[in-house]
Amino acid sequence: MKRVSSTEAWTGVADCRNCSIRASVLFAGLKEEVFDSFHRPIGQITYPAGSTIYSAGEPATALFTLRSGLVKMTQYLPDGTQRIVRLLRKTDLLGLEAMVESDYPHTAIALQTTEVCRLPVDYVRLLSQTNIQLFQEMMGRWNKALSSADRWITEFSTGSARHRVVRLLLWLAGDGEESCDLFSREDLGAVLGLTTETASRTMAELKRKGFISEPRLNHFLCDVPSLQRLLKS
Amino acid sequence: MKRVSSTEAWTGVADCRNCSIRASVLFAGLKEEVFDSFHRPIGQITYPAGSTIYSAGEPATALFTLRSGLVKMTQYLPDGTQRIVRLLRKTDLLGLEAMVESDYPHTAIALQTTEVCRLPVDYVRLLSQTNIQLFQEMMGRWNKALSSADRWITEFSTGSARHRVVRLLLWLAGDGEESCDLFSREDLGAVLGLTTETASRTMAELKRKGFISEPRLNHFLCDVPSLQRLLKS
DNA sequence: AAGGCGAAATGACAAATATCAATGAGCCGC
DNA sequence: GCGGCTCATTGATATTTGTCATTTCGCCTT
Repeated sequence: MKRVSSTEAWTGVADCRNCSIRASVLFAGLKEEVFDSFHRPIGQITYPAGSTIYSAGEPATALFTLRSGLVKMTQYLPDGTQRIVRLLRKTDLLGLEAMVESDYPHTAIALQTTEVCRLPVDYVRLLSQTNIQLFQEMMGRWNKALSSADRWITEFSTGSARHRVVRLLLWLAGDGEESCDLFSREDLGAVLGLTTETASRTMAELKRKGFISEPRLNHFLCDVPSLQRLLKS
Repeated sequence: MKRVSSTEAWTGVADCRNCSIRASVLFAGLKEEVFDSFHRPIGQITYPAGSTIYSAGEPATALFTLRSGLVKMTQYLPDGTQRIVRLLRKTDLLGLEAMVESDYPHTAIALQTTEVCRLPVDYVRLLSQTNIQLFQEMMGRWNKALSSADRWITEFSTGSARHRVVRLLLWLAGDGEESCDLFSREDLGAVLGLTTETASRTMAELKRKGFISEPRLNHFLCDVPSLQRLLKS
């Protein structure tokens, strides 16, 4: 058993047969026999908040299915500016680029305690050579990644600071949900293309006006209807 | 011969065998026999500047390979705001989403006279069922689309107005090139998340300071090294 | 050549955001 | 419990960008 870094915890070989998110993962369409026929080199790993799953420029050796938690994908400009280009959650697939490129283009860092299944890229390639449905599933994943990137552009990089923050809160809260866990103001700014101070001010203003409350640290309750109304003004 | 709209011009059935950009298109990896074995329903179409190739929400029936020209992909927010999320050029593939979704998620409009090859999605699906290398090629395309979306976020939606404009100019100019054709200030703003006026002012300022010149309308010459230096300050 | 049209450029001003600096709150180790 | 951290918040101010109105320019029509 090999430990790649001192922060992560290898939790063992994944039991895909009894996977609780089986219906949502990359292999959802495959018959059990198909991927049982190989020795499955799929490991479960738990990353504590703040730990790096992989860094930009590293050899891309694996894809990851997120079982729980929250991951930020950061991209750097030549001049050092950085921007968070995506946030990934439960059932999202991390590191798809490994299928095509030799190095990871982003840095992936866990913002909360995050559990993943690690799928070695060679293994996925092998499976995909004989299983057309896996390709279908994978194209769906590429498409999902692309539309979330587009969403990033239109929702989180367009309009006033307040609109951007509100859109992100609603995205984090998800459908019908009113609560969401948030992260540092610095990351909030990096997601929205704003400075830390502006992000902080805007959050504070929303709190003062009663649109959100913070019953415990970094955990927020959102008045969803009011926030949605804010977007229209 | 069916004409879908009054603006576009059907130029005939494509002669893929002698395609001048054959090495760069989706079918690059396929043997001629393979895709000659079907009747090839690939048409060439020329769109004049300003014409719509497809609109968001329309049934996604085809993919398009760009042979020449420039296409903007626009996305709309519920509140009516619009944002250009990508610009496509020669050899780029348009409407990949048709492989996975039933409707186009974007509106695609030609900014210059644009020649395309139209690939019916059913045909591409059919080919892809038997040709693994087509899948490889297609994953490469998804990946390319995704990294240009990421680039949109980090380069064109981050930093000051001047930095954004300069990054776009350098992107349009391409490697080593010094000249580029540009479009309206309104579209420039929609690409960069700026108002038309700010886009105009910034361009005017760059002209006054000698970083760019406009020998003929909408055609610019860029002082590439100076522009690159601007990005660092 | 004159007039009309639309896009670009510019000006004046308001609003939003960045920047720099200071303060305050929570957390940790001692 | 007491410094000594880090990070959120806030304040004061400078800069940038948006907004609205006006002018200029190029092009097209007549």
